[in-house]
Amino acid sequence: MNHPIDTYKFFFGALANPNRLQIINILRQGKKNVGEICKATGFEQTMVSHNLKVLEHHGMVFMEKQGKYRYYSVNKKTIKPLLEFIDAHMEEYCCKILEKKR
Amino acid sequence: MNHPIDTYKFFFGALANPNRLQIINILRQGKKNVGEICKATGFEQTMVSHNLKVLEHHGMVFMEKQGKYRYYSVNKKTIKPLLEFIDAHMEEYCCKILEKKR
DNA sequence: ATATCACATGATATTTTTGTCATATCATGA
DNA sequence: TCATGATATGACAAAAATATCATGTGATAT
Repeated sequence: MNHPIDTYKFFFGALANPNRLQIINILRQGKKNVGEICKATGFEQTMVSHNLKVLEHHGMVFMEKQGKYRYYSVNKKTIKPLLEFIDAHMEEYCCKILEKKR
Repeated sequence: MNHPIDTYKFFFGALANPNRLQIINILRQGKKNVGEICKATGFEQTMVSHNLKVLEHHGMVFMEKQGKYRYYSVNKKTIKPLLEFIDAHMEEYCCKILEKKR
Protein backbone atom coordinates (compact mmCIF):
# COMPACT_ATOMS: atom_id res chain seq x y z
CA MET A 1 0.00 0.00 0.00
CA ASN A 2 2.70 2.50 -0.83
CA HIS A 3 3.16 1.73 -4.51
CA PRO A 4 1.30 4.20 -6.71
CA ILE A 5 -0.56 1.31 -8.30
CA ASP A 6 -2.23 0.56 -4.97
CA THR A 7 -3.23 4.17 -4.81
CA TYR A 8 -5.16 3.88 -8.05
CA LYS A 9 -6.69 0.58 -7.05
CA PHE A 10 -7.77 2.26 -3.81
CA PHE A 11 -9.35 5.10 -5.74
CA PHE A 12 -11.10 3.17 -8.49
CA GLY A 13 -12.23 0.44 -6.14
CA ALA A 14 -14.36 2.94 -4.31
CA LEU A 15 -16.13 3.93 -7.51
CA ALA A 16 -16.53 0.50 -9.07
CA ASN A 17 -19.87 -0.10 -7.42
CA PRO A 18 -23.22 0.94 -8.83
CA ASN A 19 -24.83 1.67 -5.49
CA ARG A 20 -22.05 3.97 -4.41
CA LEU A 21 -22.20 5.68 -7.77
CA GLN A 22 -25.90 6.17 -7.40
CA ILE A 23 -25.41 7.69 -3.98
CA ILE A 24 -22.83 10.05 -5.45
CA ASN A 25 -25.23 10.88 -8.20
CA ILE A 26 -27.95 11.82 -5.75
CA LEU A 27 -25.53 13.92 -3.77
CA ARG A 28 -24.60 15.88 -6.87
CA GLN A 29 -27.94 17.66 -6.41
CA GLY A 30 -26.84 18.93 -3.03
CA LYS A 31 -26.19 17.75 0.51
CA LYS A 32 -28.54 15.19 1.98
CA ASN A 33 -28.84 13.21 5.18
CA VAL A 34 -28.89 9.43 5.25
CA GLY A 35 -32.66 9.14 5.38
CA GLU A 36 -33.03 11.40 2.38
CA ILE A 37 -30.49 9.38 0.45
CA CYS A 38 -32.39 6.19 1.25
CA LYS A 39 -35.63 7.72 0.08
CA ALA A 40 -34.12 9.07 -3.10
CA THR A 41 -32.42 5.82 -4.03
CA GLY A 42 -34.75 3.22 -2.58
CA PHE A 43 -31.79 1.60 -0.83
CA GLU A 44 -31.81 0.27 2.71
CA GLN A 45 -30.32 2.37 5.45
CA THR A 46 -27.55 0.03 6.55
CA MET A 47 -26.40 -0.46 3.00
CA VAL A 48 -26.32 3.28 2.45
CA SER A 49 -24.37 3.82 5.65
CA HIS A 50 -21.80 1.19 4.75
CA ASN A 51 -21.27 2.70 1.35
CA LEU A 52 -21.16 6.26 2.61
CA LYS A 53 -18.42 5.15 4.94
CA VAL A 54 -16.39 3.88 2.03
CA LEU A 55 -16.93 7.08 0.06
CA GLU A 56 -16.04 9.25 3.01
CA HIS A 57 -12.95 7.20 3.72
CA HIS A 58 -11.81 7.89 0.16
CA GLY A 59 -12.39 11.63 0.36
CA MET A 60 -15.20 11.45 -2.17
CA VAL A 61 -17.91 12.73 0.13
CA PHE A 62 -17.82 14.88 3.24
CA MET A 63 -19.94 14.55 6.35
CA GLU A 64 -21.37 17.17 8.65
CA LYS A 65 -23.35 16.47 11.82
CA GLN A 66 -26.52 18.39 12.49
CA GLY A 67 -28.24 17.19 15.63
CA LYS A 68 -29.23 13.64 15.07
CA TYR A 69 -28.83 13.98 11.32
CA ARG A 70 -25.70 13.51 9.31
CA TYR A 71 -25.48 15.43 6.11
CA TYR A 72 -23.32 14.16 3.32
CA SER A 73 -22.07 16.18 0.39
CA VAL A 74 -20.07 15.16 -2.64
CA ASN A 75 -16.52 16.38 -3.09
CA LYS A 76 -17.33 18.64 -5.99
CA LYS A 77 -13.80 19.66 -6.68
CA THR A 78 -12.81 16.10 -7.45
CA ILE A 79 -15.81 14.04 -8.31
CA LYS A 80 -17.77 16.33 -10.56
CA PRO A 81 -15.01 16.96 -13.11
CA LEU A 82 -14.06 13.31 -12.92
CA LEU A 83 -17.48 12.16 -13.97
CA GLU A 84 -17.54 14.68 -16.79
CA PHE A 85 -14.19 13.42 -17.93
CA ILE A 86 -15.45 9.88 -18.03
CA ASP A 87 -18.55 10.91 -19.90
CA ALA A 88 -16.26 12.12 -22.66
CA HIS A 89 -14.24 8.91 -22.69
CA MET A 90 -17.32 6.74 -22.80
CA GLU A 91 -18.81 8.80 -25.57
CA GLU A 92 -15.73 8.40 -27.70
CA TYR A 93 -14.63 4.85 -26.99
CA CYS A 94 -17.41 2.86 -25.43
CA CYS A 95 -20.70 3.80 -27.01
CA LYS A 96 -20.91 0.80 -29.29
CA ILE A 97 -19.94 -1.52 -26.48
CA LEU A 98 -22.65 -0.18 -24.23
CA GLU A 99 -25.32 -0.37 -26.89
CA LYS A 100 -24.99 -4.10 -27.22
CA LYS A 101 -25.44 -4.30 -23.44
CA ARG A 102 -21.94 -5.83 -23.09
CA MET B 1 -26.97 -1.35 -18.79
CA ASN B 2 -28.37 1.83 -20.25
CA HIS B 3 -28.51 3.92 -17.11
CA PRO B 4 -25.59 6.34 -16.88
CA ILE B 5 -24.67 4.84 -13.52
CA ASP B 6 -23.91 1.54 -15.18
CA THR B 7 -21.67 3.42 -17.53
CA TYR B 8 -19.52 4.61 -14.68
CA LYS B 9 -19.49 1.23 -13.01
CA PHE B 10 -18.39 -0.20 -16.34
CA PHE B 11 -15.57 2.31 -16.53
CA PHE B 12 -14.29 2.17 -12.97
CA GLY B 13 -14.65 -1.58 -12.74
CA ALA B 14 -12.04 -1.98 -15.43
CA LEU B 15 -9.55 0.08 -13.46
CA ALA B 16 -10.23 -1.31 -10.00
CA ASN B 17 -7.70 -4.09 -10.33
CA PRO B 18 -4.03 -3.80 -9.46
CA ASN B 19 -2.82 -6.13 -12.20
CA ARG B 20 -4.66 -4.25 -14.90
CA LEU B 21 -3.31 -1.01 -13.50
CA GLN B 22 0.18 -2.39 -13.56
CA ILE B 23 -0.26 -3.41 -17.18
CA ILE B 24 -1.44 0.09 -17.99
CA ASN B 25 1.51 1.48 -16.14
CA ILE B 26 3.95 -0.59 -18.19
CA LEU B 27 2.22 0.46 -21.38
CA ARG B 28 2.66 4.11 -20.48
CA GLN B 29 6.28 3.65 -21.52
CA GLY B 30 5.22 2.71 -25.02
CA LYS B 31 3.58 -0.07 -26.96
CA LYS B 32 4.48 -3.62 -26.07
CA ASN B 33 3.45 -7.10 -27.10
CA VAL B 34 2.05 -9.64 -24.69
CA GLY B 35 5.33 -11.41 -24.07
CA GLU B 36 7.04 -8.14 -23.27
CA ILE B 37 4.28 -7.21 -20.86
CA CYS B 38 4.64 -10.55 -19.13
CA LYS B 39 8.38 -10.10 -18.78
CA ALA B 40 8.05 -6.54 -17.52
CA THR B 41 5.41 -7.38 -14.94
CA GLY B 42 6.30 -10.95 -14.01
CA PHE B 43 2.68 -11.96 -14.69
CA GLU B 44 1.59 -15.12 -16.47
CA GLN B 45 0.58 -14.93 -20.10
CA THR B 46 -3.01 -16.07 -19.75
CA MET B 47 -3.65 -13.64 -16.96
CA VAL B 48 -2.19 -10.81 -18.98
CA SER B 49 -4.28 -11.76 -22.00
CA HIS B 50 -7.48 -11.87 -19.97
CA ASN B 51 -6.80 -8.49 -18.48
CA LEU B 52 -5.75 -6.94 -21.75
CA LYS B 53 -9.04 -8.09 -23.15
CA VAL B 54 -10.90 -6.24 -20.44
CA LEU B 55 -8.86 -3.10 -20.99
CA GLU B 56 -9.31 -3.22 -24.74
CA HIS B 57 -13.00 -3.82 -24.37
CA HIS B 58 -13.21 -0.62 -22.34
CA GLY B 59 -11.27 1.47 -24.82
CA MET B 60 -8.38 1.90 -22.42
CA VAL B 61 -5.81 0.17 -24.59
CA PHE B 62 -5.57 -0.39 -28.31
CA MET B 63 -4.27 -3.46 -30.13
CA GLU B 64 -2.38 -3.79 -33.35
CA LYS B 65 -1.38 -7.09 -34.96
CA GLN B 66 2.14 -7.53 -36.26
CA GLY B 67 2.72 -11.04 -37.56
CA LYS B 68 2.33 -13.38 -34.66
CA TYR B 69 2.72 -10.57 -32.16
CA ARG B 70 0.03 -8.33 -30.82
CA TYR B 71 1.12 -4.92 -29.73
CA TYR B 72 -0.88 -3.09 -27.12
CA SER B 73 -0.75 0.61 -26.42
CA VAL B 74 -2.45 2.70 -23.80
CA ASN B 75 -5.14 5.19 -24.72
CA LYS B 76 -3.08 8.21 -23.83
CA LYS B 77 -5.79 10.71 -24.45
CA THR B 78 -7.89 9.22 -21.70
CA ILE B 79 -5.67 7.35 -19.33
CA LYS B 80 -2.80 9.71 -18.84
CA PRO B 81 -4.82 12.75 -17.75
CA LEU B 82 -7.05 10.50 -15.70
CA LEU B 83 -4.17 9.15 -13.65
CA GLU B 84 -2.78 12.62 -13.16
CA PHE B 85 -6.16 13.76 -12.00
CA ILE B 86 -6.30 11.02 -9.45
CA ASP B 87 -2.81 11.77 -8.24
CA ALA B 88 -4.06 15.23 -7.33
CA HIS B 89 -7.12 13.91 -5.56
CA MET B 90 -5.13 11.39 -3.56
CA GLU B 91 -2.58 13.97 -2.61
CA GLU B 92 -5.21 16.30 -1.26
CA TYR B 93 -7.70 13.94 0.35
CA CYS B 94 -6.19 10.53 0.92
CA CYS B 95 -2.56 10.90 1.98
CA LYS B 96 -3.18 10.25 5.66
CA ILE B 97 -5.37 7.29 4.85
CA LEU B 98 -2.72 5.71 2.68
CA GLU B 99 0.05 6.23 5.18
CA LYS B 100 -1.61 4.05 7.76
CA LYS B 101 -1.90 1.33 5.14
CA ARG B 102 -5.70 1.45 5.39
C1' DA C 1 -34.69 8.22 32.85
C1' DT C 2 -36.38 6.30 29.02
C1' DA C 3 -38.40 5.92 24.60
C1' DT C 4 -37.66 6.96 19.98
C1' DC C 5 -35.51 8.43 15.89
C1' DA C 6 -31.31 8.66 12.95
C1' DC C 7 -27.49 6.44 11.90
C1' DA C 8 -23.31 3.28 12.50
C1' DT C 9 -21.04 -1.14 13.16
C1' DG C 10 -19.97 -6.22 13.12
C1' DA C 11 -20.63 -10.73 11.42
C1' DT C 12 -21.70 -13.51 7.78
C1' DA C 13 -23.77 -15.54 3.64
C1' DT C 14 -23.92 -14.43 -1.06
C1' DT C 15 -22.50 -12.57 -5.16
C1' DT C 16 -18.89 -10.94 -8.17
C1' DT C 17 -14.28 -10.76 -9.67
C1' DT C 18 -10.04 -12.88 -10.48
C1' DG C 19 -6.28 -16.08 -11.60
C1' DT C 20 -5.14 -20.52 -13.15
C1' DC C 21 -5.35 -24.64 -15.75
C1' DA C 22 -6.23 -26.86 -19.95
C1' DT C 23 -6.84 -26.16 -24.52
C1' DA C 24 -7.62 -23.66 -28.85
C1' DT C 25 -6.23 -20.49 -32.64
C1' DC C 26 -3.34 -18.21 -35.64
C1' DA C 27 0.93 -17.02 -37.94
C1' DT C 28 5.49 -18.45 -39.39
C1' DG C 29 9.18 -21.23 -40.97
C1' DA C 30 11.16 -25.81 -42.01
C1' DT D 1 2.04 -30.15 -43.87
C1' DC D 2 3.82 -30.07 -39.51
C1' DA D 3 6.11 -28.14 -35.65
C1' DT D 4 6.70 -24.23 -32.91
C1' DG D 5 6.03 -19.80 -30.92
C1' DA D 6 2.68 -16.15 -29.59
C1' DT D 7 -1.56 -15.25 -27.90
C1' DA D 8 -6.58 -16.12 -26.94
C1' DT D 9 -10.46 -18.55 -24.85
C1' DG D 10 -13.39 -21.42 -21.67
C1' DA D 11 -14.21 -23.52 -17.37
C1' DC D 12 -13.80 -23.38 -12.74
C1' DA D 13 -11.90 -22.81 -8.00
C1' DA D 14 -10.26 -19.27 -4.97
C1' DA D 15 -10.37 -14.70 -3.37
C1' DA D 16 -12.53 -10.34 -2.77
C1' DA D 17 -16.47 -7.30 -2.53
C1' DT D 18 -21.15 -6.69 -1.20
C1' DA D 19 -25.77 -6.63 0.95
C1' DT D 20 -28.25 -8.13 4.72
C1' DC D 21 -29.34 -9.17 9.38
C1' DA D 22 -28.82 -8.20 14.09
C1' DT D 23 -27.40 -5.02 17.17
C1' DG D 24 -25.06 -0.85 19.03
C1' DT D 25 -24.59 4.27 19.77
C1' DG D 26 -25.81 8.94 20.17
C1' DA D 27 -29.12 12.77 20.12
C1' DT D 28 -33.61 14.66 21.28
C1' DA D 29 -37.94 15.02 23.49
C1' DT D 30 -41.15 13.66 26.93
